[in-house]
Amino acid sequence: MSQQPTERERIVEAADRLFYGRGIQSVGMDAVREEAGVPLKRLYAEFPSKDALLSEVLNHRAQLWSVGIAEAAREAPTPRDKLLAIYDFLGEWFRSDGFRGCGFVNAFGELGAVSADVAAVAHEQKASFQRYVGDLVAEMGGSPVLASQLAILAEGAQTTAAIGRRPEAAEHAREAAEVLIGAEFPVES
Amino acid sequence: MSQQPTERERIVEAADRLFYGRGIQSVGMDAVREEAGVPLKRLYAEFPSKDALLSEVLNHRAQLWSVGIAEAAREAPTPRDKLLAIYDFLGEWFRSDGFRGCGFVNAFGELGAVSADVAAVAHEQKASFQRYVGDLVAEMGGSPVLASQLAILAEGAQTTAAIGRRPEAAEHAREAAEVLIGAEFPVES
DNA sequence: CACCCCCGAGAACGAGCGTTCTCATTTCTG
DNA sequence: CAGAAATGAGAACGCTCGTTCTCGGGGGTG
Repeated sequence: MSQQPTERERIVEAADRLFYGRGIQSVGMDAVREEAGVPLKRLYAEFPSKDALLSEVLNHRAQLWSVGIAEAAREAPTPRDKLLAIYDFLGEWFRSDGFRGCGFVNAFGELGAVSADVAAVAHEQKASFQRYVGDLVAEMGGSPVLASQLAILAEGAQTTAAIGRRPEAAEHAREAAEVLIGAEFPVES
Repeated sequence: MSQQPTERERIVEAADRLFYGRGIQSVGMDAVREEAGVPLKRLYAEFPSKDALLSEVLNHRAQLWSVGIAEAAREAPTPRDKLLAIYDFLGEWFRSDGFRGCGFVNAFGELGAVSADVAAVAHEQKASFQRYVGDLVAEMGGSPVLASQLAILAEGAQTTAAIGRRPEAAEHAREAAEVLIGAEFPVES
């Protein structure tokens, strides 16, 4: 595989920056062309339509997310630590430039009702995150409801940080997660 | 005040149904005209532009939300019960027809980066909800962090219910809220 | 060197949409 | 009943945008 990104990847990353940063319908194909630095012709040679490009952009973003979460969990020894690492990861993301909430939530809100594709990709990415949390919680011996609650905290932190401009939501969510985990495993000293 | 809605209100409600249900840019003024059953001319007599209409639609939706939350809290005797009533309210909403997540989150994701107005209205409605929760928590003698956590649970439940199609998120959030409140007020029997 | 194929830049096209205009009809008013 | 003002329905306008087309030049091949 190539170390430097192929042109197709460059296009996807450029489109992702724009779609995430400004919304999807607010970004024209011409802006994508400019950001990617390719002629329109090559853009349409790689992707037959804006919808197809968007689809790949969302899949790329889903990839980024799961890699980021896995990366954050790498040094965590126990399932509990891996779970809490999610919120640390969120805290860094919330404070990064251009943070604007969850891209799937945004795409779903904008196009979920009008594009079955977008709705399906968003649904799948949330389901995948819940499986990740669910597996770790199960490994810990926790209940599915606890898993659902930890996922809800992560989701809520994202919208709170984005719209409320409160990145501390990550730390608040983390503390809440610790309390919920602690409540399910009392006196585990 | 009039019991039956004025024409202006009918327009706002029609636009709200469409904007919430399909997204904002996906809905043309002609669709609003049809849904409201008024001539285009009257529509533009009431609102100078689509932006102005959207602004009023969002304010109307903020009104609905705070009334709904207050209504749900009406019969709750204690601040704690009023807080938990939020999640019961969410549970009913999640199971209602056409539920598609928080309209402010959706509007923010679609237009927040491109319209300062939309971003401001969304920010204000989240801030207002957090004040509501914060006041009740303070009344209970709880900490601001607890308030933030309860709000995060409510936010997360909304996106989980919408995109994940899991209305049980309301009950999971409620149980989590009970645990968090219980942790801050131990042995309060 | 001549020919041909390919590619980049941007014009062009067609559709959709926000907004305004036209005009026939209706509804008040004196 | 006559005239004026307002209204409704929809056409029209101008702009944006997704997508395609044109054309001029550059590089590779016989």
